[in-house]
Amino acid sequence: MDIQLKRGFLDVCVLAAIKDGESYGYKIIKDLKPYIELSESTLYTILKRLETAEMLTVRSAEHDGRLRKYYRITDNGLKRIKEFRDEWKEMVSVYQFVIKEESHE
Amino acid sequence: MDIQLKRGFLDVCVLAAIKDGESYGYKIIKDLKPYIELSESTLYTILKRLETAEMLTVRSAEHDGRLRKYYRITDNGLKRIKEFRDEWKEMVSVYQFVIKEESHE
DNA sequence: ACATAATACATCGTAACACGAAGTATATGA
DNA sequence: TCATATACTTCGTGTTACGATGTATTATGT
Repeated sequence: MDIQLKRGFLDVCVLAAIKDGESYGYKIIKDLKPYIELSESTLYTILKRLETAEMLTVRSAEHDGRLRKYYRITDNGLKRIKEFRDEWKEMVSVYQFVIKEESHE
Repeated sequence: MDIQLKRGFLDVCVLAAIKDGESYGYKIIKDLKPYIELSESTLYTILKRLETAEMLTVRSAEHDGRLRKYYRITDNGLKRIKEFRDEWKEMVSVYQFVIKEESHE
């Protein structure tokens, strides 16, 4: 997906990836891969941003001798996902404007 | 619409605004207003970018003593709109992932 | 007559953000 | 032993939307 297009979706995708239970960085990237690809540097930037915005919480834990940071969604995060549903309506309206009278060969 | 979300739509909206015939800056802003809002500084940046990418051509003309620059879409521009239709499919897939199992109260 | 708004385009600086590159460190499998 | 996978971190960079500001003319209202 085009980088500019991604910008509006990445945050909410990361939230969606943890909304059914805790997850951690590496796993989030793999879970999102079929839908949207993002690099580690991108993800950790986003996670930090979402933490600052209090849309998720973090806890550190050791797993097989390696550090893992587990992320859990908050009420703010869930609210963000709900807002996205409204934003989607705007996107649909824009999409219809753009493809209006376009040939569908 | 959220600024991050806009980023993926603005270019293609501007192209859509001129795809049925020539238009000029001030008019494009007004025509797009019901769908997506953008400032003059944003628009002129976009127009310059699309011109560089050869997705539109420009001609200057005087109208009521004022300068006007008329923009016309090119084949590249039309191709861009077609590509957007494919990108939309990806967006739909991402959207469905995000709202999956979401309550629809 | 004068002020304000609308039309029309241009430039500059800034802040947000995705990303590649590079780094640190452990575990596993060939 | 050497590569690969796991796992998180930091830095620098390029793209980009936007507010602020500027220039200039025409139209409108009082």
